[in-house]
Amino acid sequence: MKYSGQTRVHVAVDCIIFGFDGENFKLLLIKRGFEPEMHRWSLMEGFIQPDESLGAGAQRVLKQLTGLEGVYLEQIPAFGEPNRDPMERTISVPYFALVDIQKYEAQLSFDYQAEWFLLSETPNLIFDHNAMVKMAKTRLRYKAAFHPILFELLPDKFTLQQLHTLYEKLYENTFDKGNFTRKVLSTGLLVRLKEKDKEHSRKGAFYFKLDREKYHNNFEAFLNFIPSLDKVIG
Amino acid sequence: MKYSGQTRVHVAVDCIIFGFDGENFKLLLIKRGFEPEMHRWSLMEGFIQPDESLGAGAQRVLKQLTGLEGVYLEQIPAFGEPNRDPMERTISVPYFALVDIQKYEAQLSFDYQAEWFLLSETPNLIFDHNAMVKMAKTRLRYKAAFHPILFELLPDKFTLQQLHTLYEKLYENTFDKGNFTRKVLSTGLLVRLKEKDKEHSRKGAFYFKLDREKYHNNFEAFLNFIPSLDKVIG
DNA sequence: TCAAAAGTGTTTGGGCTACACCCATGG
DNA sequence: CCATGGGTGTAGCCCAAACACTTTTGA
Repeated sequence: MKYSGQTRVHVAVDCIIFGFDGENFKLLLIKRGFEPEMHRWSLMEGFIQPDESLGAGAQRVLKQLTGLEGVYLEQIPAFGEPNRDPMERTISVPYFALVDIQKYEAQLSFDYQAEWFLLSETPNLIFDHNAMVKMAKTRLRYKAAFHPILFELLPDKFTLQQLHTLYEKLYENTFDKGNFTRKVLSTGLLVRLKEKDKEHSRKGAFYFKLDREKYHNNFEAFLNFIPSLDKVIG
Repeated sequence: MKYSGQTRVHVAVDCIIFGFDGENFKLLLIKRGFEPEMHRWSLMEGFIQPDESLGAGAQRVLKQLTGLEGVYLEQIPAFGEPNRDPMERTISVPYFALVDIQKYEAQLSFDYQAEWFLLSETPNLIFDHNAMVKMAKTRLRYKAAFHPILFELLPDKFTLQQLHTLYEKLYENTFDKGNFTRKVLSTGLLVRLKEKDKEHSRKGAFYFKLDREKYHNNFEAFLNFIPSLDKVIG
């Protein structure tokens, strides 16, 4: 027996892929390779396969484009307006991804004509992808205000200065350097390395890496790197 | 032209319907009326119709059961394991609903053999509905810690005592009465009525109602009725 | 007049902000 | 020896938690 008479629809996953180049937030987009809207800028997406969960689909699609596995992915609310895809009804479950932009560049796939755009200079996208990007950004801001997920955007070793810039860019705000440093270090999530970055200053700034164990244990914990939340989010 | 060769699947919306009877959290469940798993306890659900958005589907399904419109609904992450529904592949987009239990009782529909269960005594549900309930509860706790959504569960006029109990039950914790009152009133979201509830005390407690305008303007604002968040959520 | 709940006041301490200051080093 | 960014110290303020206290009224 089946659910006879009930309509079936396509289900897709879309990836909103964020990166940080040390200076600015970026978004990885592709040139759509099939109709409708062929050759226009689009999020990387794919249809859910018969024996695949949503999360697995998102991982697959992301890997297809970037070659990366084990990337941070988080589902955001589904988009299901009846005519969002003019070809055929398709419900999309979007995921935002946080990738270390350097790792990606190492294994770039040319198949999709992918390009990193400054988040602030995102081109006009197909369907409702603009709205998806906007929602993903809102969610990222929200989540990152409470949880330490932004480390996913940085290389394995990084300076406090990089982390500081990352937060300032995301929230389009300035945060006191001293207070920021103290808050971050007080979490105990970071381990100071012996090596210093000497490129950006005479004195040199220590590199840090994540204490992976503490990081995973505190993933759901509430941190507070951001002052005056209500002014900064929304 | 169509997306030929791509599989189509059923998409359903599920409603996790929360209520509060003044003393405890409750969950509205139905006896499933069709195969598979007929006659077992289930969330209220329905398949998405051809010209219906996800949100509209959730509203429709909720109205079908309760007769209520304009209820607070919030989408939570979709469930898409390939075999979550043994009959045919179905991806479910769950919504949690906050209803004033009194309004509902006025227009109960007997068609679904619906019953309110204590949240703490939820029976075993079909498919992955147990997981949905769990996720909805987690989300509700999270959201309510920052945003003033719990008023949706109360009648139009209510006492601070009721509100206080509501928060204590949701977080399975006690909160200092004085501090709680001060925090709530300091938001300016409540208007004190002249009438008092004389049933629960000799002195009588003032009824309050929402200042609807301020409420809607502050819906996304960050409040903080809950002390020591990290101990209480998670 | 007493019990019981409503509602108000007051002290205290921790933590956050703002800002000043020292440190290290290459030129 | 100075400019530059890295990093630390600290005073003050605000706010929340804890808890004591007053108010009201039915029995």
